[in-house]
Amino acid sequence: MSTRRETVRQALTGSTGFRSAQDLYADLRAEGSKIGLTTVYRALQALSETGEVDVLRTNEGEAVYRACDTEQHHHHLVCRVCSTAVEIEGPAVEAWATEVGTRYGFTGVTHTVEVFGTCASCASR
Amino acid sequence: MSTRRETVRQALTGSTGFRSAQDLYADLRAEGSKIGLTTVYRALQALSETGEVDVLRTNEGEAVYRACDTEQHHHHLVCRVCSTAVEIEGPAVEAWATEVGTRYGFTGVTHTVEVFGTCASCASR
DNA sequence: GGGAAAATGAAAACGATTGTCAAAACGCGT
DNA sequence: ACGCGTTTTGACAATCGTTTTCATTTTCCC
Repeated sequence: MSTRRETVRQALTGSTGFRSAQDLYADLRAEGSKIGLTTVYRALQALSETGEVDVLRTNEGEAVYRACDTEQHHHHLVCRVCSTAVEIEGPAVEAWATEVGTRYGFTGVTHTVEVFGTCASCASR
Repeated sequence: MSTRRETVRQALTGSTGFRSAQDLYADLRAEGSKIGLTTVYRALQALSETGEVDVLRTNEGEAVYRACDTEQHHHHLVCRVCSTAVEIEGPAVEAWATEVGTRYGFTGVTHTVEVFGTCASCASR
């Protein structure tokens, strides 16, 4: 829709890992854009609602976003140094989650999985 | 050590699911305690550092705590209505996480897994 | 071009959490 | 019980990410 939302999407797509709203705002301002922080937040919220970007929370409670290759259900392997993320799948995990949920009588079972580590290039430094 | 910390621990242990710092503060004040909010935060921070309680973030970014039966690595099956939590294990998930991590050259691989659903008693209402 | 509707951004509001600092509680040797 | 140094506590202010407000600007459609 809007130009601004597209700007934010591209800023995200051009980045390697998860970025916070504040990060993206700083990036865009640094490259000369006159975008406002509010608009960045709104764009990210809209993009996450349509499933175009993934959201997760850091341990500090900050929301971080990433434009994903696929809109299908998947998880991330994230480098805890440079925050580069690899999209991964885990059929075994999917099955396990629903199985353990129903075993305890839970319905509408969903799950979140995040895998963290230090990527090869960061480890070699 | 301190009496206050013990008070907070017991408040947590006496609860069924995950509670936020603010929840616990409200609970304690409601039952007549003169504890301060700052102290509740400090107690929870100390308890989480020793591994006596588990911490996770809600999608809204609020930190929630739970006194767990075991201090070993485990995950939770949480009711999204009443937030009651069941401690679960998933050897398959543990193996999968480290396997996928090392496959991509990541070291020091850790992971977070949370399973959500609606528990039987909440679903029947 | 004109006007309603949507988008924008600066600033204020908000809510969770943390920092500050003086008062209160505690430990402990006497 | 009595100081006295140390730790803990809690009211309050400060911080930080995020959301809301609202007036202005832009977009869209006729």
